[in-house]
Amino acid sequence: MVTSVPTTPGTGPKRPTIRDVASVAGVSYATVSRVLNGREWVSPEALKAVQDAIARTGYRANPHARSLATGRSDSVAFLLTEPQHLLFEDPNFSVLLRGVAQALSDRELTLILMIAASNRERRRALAYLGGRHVDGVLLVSPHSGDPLLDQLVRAGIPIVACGRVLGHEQHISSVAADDRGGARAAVEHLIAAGRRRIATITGPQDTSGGVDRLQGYVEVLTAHGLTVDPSLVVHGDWSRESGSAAMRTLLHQAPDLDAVFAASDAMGAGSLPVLRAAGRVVPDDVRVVGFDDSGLAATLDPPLTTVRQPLDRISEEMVRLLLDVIAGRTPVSVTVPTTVVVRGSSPA
Amino acid sequence: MVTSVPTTPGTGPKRPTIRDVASVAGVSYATVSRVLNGREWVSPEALKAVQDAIARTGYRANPHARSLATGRSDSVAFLLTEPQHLLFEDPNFSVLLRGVAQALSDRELTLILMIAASNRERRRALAYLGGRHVDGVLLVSPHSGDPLLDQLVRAGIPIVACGRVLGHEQHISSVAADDRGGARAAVEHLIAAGRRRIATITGPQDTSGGVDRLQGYVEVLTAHGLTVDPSLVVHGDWSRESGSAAMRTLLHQAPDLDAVFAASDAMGAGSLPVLRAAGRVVPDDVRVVGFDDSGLAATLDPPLTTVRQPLDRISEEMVRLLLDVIAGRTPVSVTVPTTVVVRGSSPA
DNA sequence: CTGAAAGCGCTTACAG
DNA sequence: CTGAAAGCGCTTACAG
Repeated sequence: MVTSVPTTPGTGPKRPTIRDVASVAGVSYATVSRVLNGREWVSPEALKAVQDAIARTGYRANPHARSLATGRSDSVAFLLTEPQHLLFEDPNFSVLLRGVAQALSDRELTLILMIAASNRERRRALAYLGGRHVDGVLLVSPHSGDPLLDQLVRAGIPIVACGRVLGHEQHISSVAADDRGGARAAVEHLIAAGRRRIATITGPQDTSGGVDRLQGYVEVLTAHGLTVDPSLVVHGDWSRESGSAAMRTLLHQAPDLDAVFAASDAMGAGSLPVLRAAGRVVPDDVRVVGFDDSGLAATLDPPLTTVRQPLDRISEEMVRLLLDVIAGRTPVSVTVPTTVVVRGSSPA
Repeated sequence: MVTSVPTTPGTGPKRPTIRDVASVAGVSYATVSRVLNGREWVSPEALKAVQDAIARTGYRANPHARSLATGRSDSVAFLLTEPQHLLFEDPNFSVLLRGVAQALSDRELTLILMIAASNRERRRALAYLGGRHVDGVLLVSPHSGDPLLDQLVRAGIPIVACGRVLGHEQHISSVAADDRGGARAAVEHLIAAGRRRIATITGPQDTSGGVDRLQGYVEVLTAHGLTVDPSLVVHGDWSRESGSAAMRTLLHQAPDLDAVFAASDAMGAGSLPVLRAAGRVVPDDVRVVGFDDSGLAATLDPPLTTVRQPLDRISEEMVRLLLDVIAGRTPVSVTVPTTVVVRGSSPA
């Protein structure tokens, strides 16, 4: 004897609930819940009856009811605080986003995308995350001193950042490429090619990537007995446009430069047309090396020699770490290795 | 006399609930709920008392409880079914995503990003969306015949697509650029420049954009008394790589071509190096016109003349339409105008 | 204009 | 191994 239940799953206002499943299976709904959650202490017969009933009724758990009861949301926010234009011109973000989406999907977690560029969006992001819509936050390219970070930390929300969060190393777990090592390898590559007037276009100095890549540059020059000429160091903001502007400044204040280490591929891309317009041939007159290798570098003319960061590893580690933090483990920093990828802008 | 409540919002396991607010305000919790939802029939005094109590307690509504009670999730999925590589090389997707994120944020709706590229992801997407986690789905670049579409339609999930869904025009609302008109304008531009052997690299013929842009091309040639030479028509899949492959084919089967209309900027971008390698100068020997103008076109060498589709309008309309569909209104198709943007690859 | 009560659909100790 | 019961934190008619 079987209770009749709605047969068209997903259609109409009446979806089967755990009670419908229980009555079809002839067990209590507590037992259904146990089966649903893969808990112990369910007899084989009950298991089978419930599984059949689930299939017959087309039952699907109501996620909101579950979240209300458990206090978990099984979702994670991907919080992007960079100005929006970077999302488009720098494949880094897309690749990271794709990797994270995959890693979350593998764990049956939902990815909630939040872009917090405008003040309005930042306010909303804080309210949303503070309201515990999500179990944790993946933070992309955080800038130290950003008030939003303090607020999130103070609200006790589990966070993992891509790149160390300067000033919050103790509170926020992070995953980063070996920025210093990668920068060192890049500059060593230029030195090995005989270049001595090596300029650098840095990233923002309130990000660990910006700071560490500059430090790698400084270390190698120093190690080779070269002085670090301030006129060879210009700051950018990761963007292509800032790379162009920086290149113009460099050509002006250090016209004898023979190589450029750009702390991002986008900035390297921005430098190329400026060099060409100035009549400098890449790589003959000026070698250019970038950083990232997320997809842009290979499409440039000439293709850009760069430092590859393993974004797939980084996104996977970020998700793994976030689950640790949510589980209550203490913050840690993970560093993943980089490799130099040699292309036309600075051949072997 | 005021009940003591936890004072550190977001910290610790105990967050204030609607009951805490009610007791602080000295009203029933039904009244608090009314205030929260901006409903009528709340006295000014009660309103003020509740607002104060909310501020004092640091109360934030539990979204899951609300969703359970209302049946709404106040979230929308952005479902990407294209192979992943397009997400990175074609700024179209990023720009659309950004616009949608903005439009949803303005309405206090949450954006859930789902990438359904692999079979595993597609299964999970269906289960997730069928489980009514979200109120509706924004579908990007749907291909007709995709079984996932049928399943979503059959599950009765509110959907709005970017581009008409061939075969589902009656069931799925959509927003599209004026693909046919844009293509016509592009080809007219080439004709006006005196070109007569105009090739086209089409988009996939199971997408409305692919079909309509080809039709615009055909219409203009026909209108000018030109025969549509099959050797001038090659199909691509929107990607840069497919543009390169198509260009190679075209140069082989129609070496006398003097212009190319690529149905996407990415495919146009793919054609440029192939033309250069073949010794054809753009635009002198071969003019090239793309479609999209989402950011890639302007960075190419030479910068690509293209048909601009207003992605900001499109994303805004998609969200507006989806809310209509969720509210029960019948599906409609919206078309937004395009404009030709003239650049170096086919100057005025 | 306001409150008491039922209900949304689950999970989780707690007894058996 | 299983069931009855309480509870998660809201919203929404329904009476007043």
